[in-house]
Amino acid sequence: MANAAEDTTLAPPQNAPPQNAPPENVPPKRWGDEEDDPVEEPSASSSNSEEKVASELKVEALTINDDESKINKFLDEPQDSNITAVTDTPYESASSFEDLNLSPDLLKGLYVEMKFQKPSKIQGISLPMILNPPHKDLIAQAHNGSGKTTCFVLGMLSRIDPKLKMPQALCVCPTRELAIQNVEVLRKMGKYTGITSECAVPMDSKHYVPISKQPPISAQVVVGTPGTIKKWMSSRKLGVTKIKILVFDEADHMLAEDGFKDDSLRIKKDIEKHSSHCQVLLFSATFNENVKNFVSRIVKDYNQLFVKKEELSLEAVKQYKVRCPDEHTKTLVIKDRILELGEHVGQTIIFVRTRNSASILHKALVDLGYAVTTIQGAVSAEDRDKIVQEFKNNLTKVLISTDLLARGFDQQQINLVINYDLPVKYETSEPDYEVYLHRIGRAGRFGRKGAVFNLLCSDRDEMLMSKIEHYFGSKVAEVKSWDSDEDFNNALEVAGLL
DNA sequence: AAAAAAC
Repeated sequence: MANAAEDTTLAPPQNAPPQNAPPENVPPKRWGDEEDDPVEEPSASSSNSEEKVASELKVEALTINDDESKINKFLDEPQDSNITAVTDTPYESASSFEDLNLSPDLLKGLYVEMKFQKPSKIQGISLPMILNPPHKDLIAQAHNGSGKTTCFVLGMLSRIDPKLKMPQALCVCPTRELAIQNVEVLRKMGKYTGITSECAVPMDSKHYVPISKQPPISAQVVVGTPGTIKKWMSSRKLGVTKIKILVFDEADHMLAEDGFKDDSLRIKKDIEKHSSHCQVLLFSATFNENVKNFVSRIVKDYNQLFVKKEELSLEAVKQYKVRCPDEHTKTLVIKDRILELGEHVGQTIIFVRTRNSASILHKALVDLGYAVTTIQGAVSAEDRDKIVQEFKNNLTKVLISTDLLARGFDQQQINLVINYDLPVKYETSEPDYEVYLHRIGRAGRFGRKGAVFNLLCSDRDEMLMSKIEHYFGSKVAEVKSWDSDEDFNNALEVAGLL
């Protein structure tokens, strides 16, 4: 498998300045970001067109020479990101995927299917830690949209024994949508490896088959949500004896007291009871002090990558606050200012705090003649899948969501995020800083430009906003008048979207 | 209150 001992240095925080000015709007894909295909034919089911692109690109992609990738080494980092490594094992940061001793089939998937050229910063640092013996556990924090998914997907794919037709890797995610998205990335990246995968989320009613009537899972990788994974494990359909890598995506939430802590620990303990050595990977953009403290106690001998909270905000995403006289005005601002101007910009996601306000806002915008779709946890599985697919295919432009989609949702065409409500922690008056950061991270994937509009209409909102600014040390500019097209136009121009 | 939930 991977290199045993590497006689090299610990990966230092790299502060290499970009050698070129950042490109205007959409940076060319030079390093391993996730799916980057602009949707050309919204109606086409993507598989056919992808086949074509893949074969066209095959020759070029596979002949990228080493020298060229070294020349490009410092280009196009989405920001001068400071990731600090804590480890007592020497690792060398990978500057090309060739450095990682991946199988040819996996490299082909990276270049041909994913169209990656070189690892992003988090990938370069974390992958040697994940892939090389002694396969230590890892707590990895990195910016939103910096390519964390690729880290753990590649980790799972490269540690599978292809001859063993049993579950060997398990990835636990907080939502159905994230599990589906992750398994799609895994299948695309692993297309040439023959590795099999299963998505463990509740079946929609159309495909429902009782678990007792289903055969045991033979897929080598399982990606899913806690409830279904637990169900499969307890009904003995998901064997865990051969699992050697366990991933928690959005790990801070998966292990938070008010998140999925109990489910996650249960899954982890069951695996560790029955499997000899299982590597645990915890990935998220956020780990607050509380949860960092807790997670560092549940992993064993581990490596750690982290980012200071003051350096976590995405520089390419401009944040604004808009003072509105009342709740009703918020709807008008969304309709008359943001959506009118944003129409030519890309896709928009509007976050609301409750399912109920999602429905109310949905109805208000539809009544005003806007085509919007809404997703929240009370929507049926089928409809959720359909709504997400339509949005990912760019058939819908404006999506209203609860915090269901706050984390991980990867859609590169989103460049406007609207906080209809600011996120607040349950049973306290404190802002939910982590959710705020994840929400705004839905824009600005891989260094792309974006704008966030926070709609405020009370002293409480003002207080929440200023606490958020203070916490992240990031300035939130003011849009002077909610009533002024010029002000909004200007805001989008400053954000680089017009 | 949001998230998962074949209970």
